[in-house]
Amino acid sequence: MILKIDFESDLPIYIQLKTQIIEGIAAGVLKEGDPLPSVRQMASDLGINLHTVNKAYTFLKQDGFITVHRQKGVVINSIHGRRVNEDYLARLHKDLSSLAAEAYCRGMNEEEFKNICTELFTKFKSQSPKW
Amino acid sequence: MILKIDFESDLPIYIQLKTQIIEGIAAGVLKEGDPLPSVRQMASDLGINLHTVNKAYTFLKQDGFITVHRQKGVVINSIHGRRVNEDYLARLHKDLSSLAAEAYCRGMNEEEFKNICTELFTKFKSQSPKW
Amino acid sequence: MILKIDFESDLPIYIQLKTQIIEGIAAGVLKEGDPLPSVRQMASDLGINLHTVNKAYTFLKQDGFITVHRQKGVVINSIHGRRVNEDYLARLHKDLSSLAAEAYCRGMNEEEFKNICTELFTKFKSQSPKW
Amino acid sequence: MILKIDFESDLPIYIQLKTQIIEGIAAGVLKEGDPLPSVRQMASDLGINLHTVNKAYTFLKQDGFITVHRQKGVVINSIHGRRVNEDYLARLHKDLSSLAAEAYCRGMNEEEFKNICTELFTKFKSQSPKW
DNA sequence: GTGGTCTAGACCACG
DNA sequence: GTGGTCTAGACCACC
Repeated sequence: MILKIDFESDLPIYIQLKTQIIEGIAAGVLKEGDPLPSVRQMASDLGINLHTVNKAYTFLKQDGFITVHRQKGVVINSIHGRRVNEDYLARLHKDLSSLAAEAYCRGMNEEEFKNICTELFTKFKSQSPKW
Repeated sequence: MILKIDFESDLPIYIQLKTQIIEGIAAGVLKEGDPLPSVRQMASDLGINLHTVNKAYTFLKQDGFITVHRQKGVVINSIHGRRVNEDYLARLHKDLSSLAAEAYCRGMNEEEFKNICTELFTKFKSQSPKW
Repeated sequence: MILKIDFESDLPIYIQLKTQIIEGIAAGVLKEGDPLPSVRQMASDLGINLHTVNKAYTFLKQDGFITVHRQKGVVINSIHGRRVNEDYLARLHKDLSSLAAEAYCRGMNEEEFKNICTELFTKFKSQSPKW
Repeated sequence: MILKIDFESDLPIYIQLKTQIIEGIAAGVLKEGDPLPSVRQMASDLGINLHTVNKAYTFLKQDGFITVHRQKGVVINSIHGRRVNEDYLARLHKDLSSLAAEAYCRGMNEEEFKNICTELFTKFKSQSPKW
């Protein structure tokens, strides 16, 4: 999987990493059991510091997306490690609410907004169809 | 309109302000032409720094949500000031994509996700129905 | 509150910090709303790096013992932020089980073990009696 | 006795080994004089490194739980090899104190805590009742 | 060679 | 001045 860091972005690098890996999992590019490069490897690949990669991995581990296996290294978790819980739902609602508010304020149609949402979601679904 | 600052949130205060004002507009609590308190007033009301309020207003002005009149003070713009443009669409897609990816990874159903999205959007629509 | 780092210990410094702060809360030395020194301050007080302090604070924040208030700085949480949940209970059982096993293996009496446990617990209770 | 390694645990494998063997002794599954597999054997059984098993055995030997005979191999010691001494008591107090502190901070009742402690201890007692 | 820990020093966003 | 982020370089425990 190819990761791309935008050094100009206002988002911290470790957040970009985390997001892209989650999108990779959603898109089926990364599947259960797939290995991720070691922190050192990925850091040198991307030209960033190993601590930055480590931070991204730590968050992913915490949220159940990956686990650090003492022999296999860093591997993608099965979906069972990362269920929808209350905290997540609250966060999702808050984030979506502000996006919806701005879209509505800018005059976006209900249909348009719904279409964008479902389009993005189904894109992932069609790419990794088997869960 | 009542604004509530969460001083323990990880979001900067000025972002919270900006978001809540946009949500206020979307919910119809703030309508075209409505005045907003002056920077000083709002800062003292909320017990925060002048600069912080100023920063929020600056962003809102940039995005066309408000106008700062020397005499009338700060007022809400009409919708025409803030159309959907390319930059905004790109940003929206990126933000929604990462939210959709995480939702999908956590096993959320397509229906569920769509429902949350439309529910949040229609909530605004029903509250400020006339555009 | 006085913190003491054992640089010879096999426990990481940030764990020692975290543990001592929790014990401070349990002992009533640190109460709800009490401020903790800034990372820089505590780091220089203890002669350690600010990142190490930061790590301890991050864990404490995660577990609901403290929150970072944008104006008041770092403050001790009310008890409501840190309830007993399933994950914690599982961890507690595992830790206690191995301690109990070793105590039993070394020939410790059931009474002795129980007494040590309750004695330590009631020590905290008597020191911060009001919850 | 069946040992189970969790390769994704944050505890080192040799600690897991050591702990499980002690718990095995406490539970009466391993009794005085019982043999333990050789380093090589156990390593290949569990699919782990020789050094790792060796390290676990070394610690167990140090603490008097096992003896390594050149001919009889590794055997479980009698209880007399591993008495409660001052060092151990100090360690136990420290470990239990931090567990008790966190339990108390999370609002756990004195009764609850005592019950968990005694329950875990008596579990071992009932399984290997005769010392 | 791996991740975990610690240090040192730097810049920036925030308030 | 605060915490957040990033870098660089180092040592150690683990396997």
